[in-house]
Amino acid sequence: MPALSIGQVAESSGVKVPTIRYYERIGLLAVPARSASNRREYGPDAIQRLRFIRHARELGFDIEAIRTLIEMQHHPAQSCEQADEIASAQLATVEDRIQRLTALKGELERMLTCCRHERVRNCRVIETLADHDKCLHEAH
Amino acid sequence: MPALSIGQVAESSGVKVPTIRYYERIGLLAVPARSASNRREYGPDAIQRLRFIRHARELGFDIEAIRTLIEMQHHPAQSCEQADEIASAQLATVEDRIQRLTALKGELERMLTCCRHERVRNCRVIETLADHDKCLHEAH
DNA sequence: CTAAGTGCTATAGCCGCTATAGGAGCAAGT
DNA sequence: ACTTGCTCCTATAGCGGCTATAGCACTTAG
Repeated sequence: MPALSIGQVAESSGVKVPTIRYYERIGLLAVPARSASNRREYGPDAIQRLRFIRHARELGFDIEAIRTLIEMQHHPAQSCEQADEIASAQLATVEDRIQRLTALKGELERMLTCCRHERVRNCRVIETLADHDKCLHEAH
Repeated sequence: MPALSIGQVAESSGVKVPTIRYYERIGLLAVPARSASNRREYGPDAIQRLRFIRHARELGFDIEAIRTLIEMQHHPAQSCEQADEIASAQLATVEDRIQRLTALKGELERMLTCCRHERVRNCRVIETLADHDKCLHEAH
């Protein structure tokens, strides 16, 4: 079974080459073996690991959370309570962001629909930005 | 009318002191006069300007967009088309983010409800992260 | 044998702040 | 007058999570 180059691993995992090196530097990815000419040589498990990381990143988990999740993967017999906690916290964060963004969306829409598209002088967009009291939602 | 200190301006605008200095450095806020002892002295308009910036930041506009919006405020007779464009672009960005986050929310919820809260070995959270194919939504 | 491609390291930059260090000045209490 | 504590000043570094650049070594295809 031939060793995989960083380029091949990048290709199959969907993680870019410099990002892989970055993950190695911050200790998220195991330091691989090196060839005679000092190139990184990966086994196929590196691809799995990177896919795991990529998927977690796509779901918005930060590096520290991913570090913990990977650590847990190494202890399959342990309770997965902590994984649940991490995922729940992430869910709460996502829900909070959605709520905030939805409020912003409303305000942006109102700004835009109220604007009569004339002059800056009486542009509703500019007015609303200048005067927070013009917002209906006091959320922010 | 006495000049306002950076602390007073920060207080009334809701923008922190170091942030005000930062905005000055990047040319977003006009350079104020200085007292004999080299302290910044603001007029009341600085508070309005900072409130504008703060509100725009809260709505997710980036610094460059705000720079343009402020520039427009200085030309009240111009058409406000550009302000509309900036706000529309921001609305599109926000809508896109909401959509993505909603997809993530769904996946996180599925991860959590499928987990039987036992061992890491068969933890649905970990499994899902490891294998993207377990996602129903292929959005990401 | 050459040229393109891939790999390597080290370092700087991105955004929008925030924190830290090290100093000067001002206001109020003793 | 003195001290204490607050605000102010500058300059610089750090945050997260990469991404870009420079300058070199090596490999592979034609």
